[in-house]
Amino acid sequence: MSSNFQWYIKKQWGLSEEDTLKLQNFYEKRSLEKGEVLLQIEEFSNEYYFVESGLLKSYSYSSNGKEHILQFAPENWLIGDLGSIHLKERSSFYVEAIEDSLVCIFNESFFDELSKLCANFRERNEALLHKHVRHLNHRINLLLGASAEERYVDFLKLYPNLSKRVPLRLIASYLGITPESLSRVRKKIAHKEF
Amino acid sequence: MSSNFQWYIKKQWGLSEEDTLKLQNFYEKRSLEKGEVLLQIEEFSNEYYFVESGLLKSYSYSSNGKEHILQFAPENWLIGDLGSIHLKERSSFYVEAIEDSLVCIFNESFFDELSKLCANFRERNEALLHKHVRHLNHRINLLLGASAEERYVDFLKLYPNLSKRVPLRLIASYLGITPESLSRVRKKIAHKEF
DNA sequence: ATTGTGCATTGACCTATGGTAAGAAGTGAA
DNA sequence: TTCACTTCTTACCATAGGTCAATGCACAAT
Repeated sequence: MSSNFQWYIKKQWGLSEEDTLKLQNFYEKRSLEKGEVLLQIEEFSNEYYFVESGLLKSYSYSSNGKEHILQFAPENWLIGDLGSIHLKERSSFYVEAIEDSLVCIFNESFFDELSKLCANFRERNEALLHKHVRHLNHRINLLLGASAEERYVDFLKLYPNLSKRVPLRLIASYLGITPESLSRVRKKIAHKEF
Repeated sequence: MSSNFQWYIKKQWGLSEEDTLKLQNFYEKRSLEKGEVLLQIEEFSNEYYFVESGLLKSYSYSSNGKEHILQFAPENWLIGDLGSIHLKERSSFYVEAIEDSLVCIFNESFFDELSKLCANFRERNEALLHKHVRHLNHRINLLLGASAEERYVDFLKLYPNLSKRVPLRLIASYLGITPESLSRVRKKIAHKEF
């Protein structure tokens, strides 16, 4: 039986069926209940997560105690504080399950093994990082200038289907507005779309 | 005569005096006048810049035509679209001189050479990227929840001295507010600080 | 000196979004 | 079923920040 993760490894890193199977010893699966916290902020951790099924979020709190969501991770997404792994620093955010989920957990030894099996691991890995930086820059641009409505539309593009699965207040927290405002935005948009 | 860049290379990459000199053939210096554009958006470029003296900015425009500043780069800072270099894509922002400046320009061949001279080039390079991602996440957090005043105070920490050199409207564009609002924030802060 | 240009400040007003509170609708447990 | 709980919506008012316009200031060009 083949998992999403195995499919992802093959596709993303161009591994053979055989090599993909070799990696099985370097990660473990874990099922999570809704609300379970995988990664605490300020924690020394070297784990990284692939979402087999379910939905996770990464978030932190600002000085006034409000939760800010950095990222959602539905099926087939990766999530975790890679920076803390490589920089040997404390993690800079939480990771928590929004739904009952199944995740694959792995750490540096997985990457080490992968780099042996994948000839151009470094390049691909670096490219992924650069793409992530691009995405963050895009988000910063939106936060600098776009209205709540524009940001919501952008969210819908980035995470299709998620608008139905995720509680409104979490989307609002991702957009940097209140749930009430988001509710108004949705009302306004309802006339345009569909 | 030793340049800031040579000092930076030695310190950042732990090279010997000799190796540092070898790299001289892999970058060139260029002087810029205020307002000169080093990198156009949507351009295929593989250049990266180190600021010897002066001040640069990277920026793009949002849908409503407003300029958004992604980063300032005073002396001894690096700037450029690394992502576009590695991903072979068009650049996602402009780079322009705010003051008359002197920059060191280099490209992949410089990195190639550096990776030969620096044993743990990959690790250090990756660590730099991760630090950058952390910084971007921090900025996103501020934009999600902090007031204009809080963001301005954060700006002052990140870029000490810059508040005197940079036109107010550019700082405002970095913070995502109008020059008028920033002026009011500064007025308010003036009572507290100093 | 005069004019012009760009920038910072200020004030008056406006708008998007926040804050609060209340109710409606859905969900799950006993 | 009822109760408790959460989510979403709506209404009303408050506020941070935006918009526009006027002023003043510094500096460059003539």
